[in-house]
Amino acid sequence: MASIAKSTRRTASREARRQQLIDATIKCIARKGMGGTTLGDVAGAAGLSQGIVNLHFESKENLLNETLRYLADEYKTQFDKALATSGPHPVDRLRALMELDLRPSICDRHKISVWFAFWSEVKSRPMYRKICDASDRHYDAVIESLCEEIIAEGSYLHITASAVTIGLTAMTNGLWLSYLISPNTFDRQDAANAIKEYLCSVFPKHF
Amino acid sequence: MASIAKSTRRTASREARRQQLIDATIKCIARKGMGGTTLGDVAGAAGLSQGIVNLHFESKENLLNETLRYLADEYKTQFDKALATSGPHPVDRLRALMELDLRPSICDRHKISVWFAFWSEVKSRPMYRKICDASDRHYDAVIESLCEEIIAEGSYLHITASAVTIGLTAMTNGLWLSYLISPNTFDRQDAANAIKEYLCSVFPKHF
DNA sequence: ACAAAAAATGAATGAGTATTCATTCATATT
DNA sequence: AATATGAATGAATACTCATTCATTTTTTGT
Repeated sequence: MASIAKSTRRTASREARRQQLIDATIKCIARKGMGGTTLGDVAGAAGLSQGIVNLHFESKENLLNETLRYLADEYKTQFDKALATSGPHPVDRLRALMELDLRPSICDRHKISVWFAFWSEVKSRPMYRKICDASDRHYDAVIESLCEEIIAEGSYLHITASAVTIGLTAMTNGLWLSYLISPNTFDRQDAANAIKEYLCSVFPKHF
Repeated sequence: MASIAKSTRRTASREARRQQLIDATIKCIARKGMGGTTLGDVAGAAGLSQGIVNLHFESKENLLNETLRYLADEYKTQFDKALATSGPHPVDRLRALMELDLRPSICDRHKISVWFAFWSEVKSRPMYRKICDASDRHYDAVIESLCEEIIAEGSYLHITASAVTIGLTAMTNGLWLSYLISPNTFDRQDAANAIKEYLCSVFPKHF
């Protein structure tokens, strides 16, 4: 994208244009909502002409699918990187994943509003679920196995890895929602603290 | 559908129609998404004619606002009732509120998808936030004050009422989301258990 | 029973939108 | 320089949808 902006080229490679249009789509959905976003808006936001989206994506439906796929890939990349750069202990890894979800580059109101726009239509557009499904299962499996290790190491009773996984995942998604709905009262530090107190209470020997 | 009082037929009739159309709107948004819902769909789902929505609501925007207001009122009624019928102790009251959010009549996938449809557009339609704002603040205040009482009674350390409130609220909303996105893997009992283990860990002397 | 008022209808309107495509234009190749 | 390639344009098309309103149906008051 940056390379396009710099260049004086009036034509770009197919992949570069597709990415430029996906970026524009995200911007438009964040600004005007999913229903309010027209292909004209997207083309305009990309600084290109009316018919450009159909040229590169064939249909609006396809553009939206590819946009969600992009968001999902982007998150997956960050998820893998967070794990790769964290310490080796399950506690480090879990902490890194929790930190990830509140990092400004991920927990950004524009992007969150786009995620929720897609999620809100999951019921009427099953393709959206298909696009996220595999990676969502993966995230759950990773978190659950980290919790299992921590539970074993701490010999925790009254706690199950699956319940903590469900709870933690729900909590981070719910914190995103509260940021989306109440940006003025939401505070990143408070959110981090809510997660920390949860982990402290559930795994007192570790957090 | 609803019985109409004879003496005030005109206004009562108007109210009944408006409610019928709001019900139809909820059905349509759940089935086709917010963007895919047309006034023709709504009228059809209500078994009425094309122009009926504009007759009773003047505009689509107005219909959507009123639909959200109805959902918010409905939830508030249930919230107040849950508190009113619960035991007097803060633990009973908190338990009742958590149970409320997973009760099938509230935690219903159709209704949840409508909530998320509105939430996803909060950023582009500030009116949606305005409609929910006051009651949301109220729920938070109630939960926080219950947590404060429990914390005081149990002399809990390392725990703050505000963090638990943020965490609990986020968790219940996040559980709704997981039901919306993954209805097949979501299990109401597992969700209840995630909340229970959270409360057990945070308030071990009480739950 | 009758006239006036209210409610409801559904065809017509017009604004808006996704999609198409003939044409223009930038760049690479010869 | 001449030509070929395919990216990009933007006007035209076909269609959808919110909104309006003349007309019909139902209800109300006398």
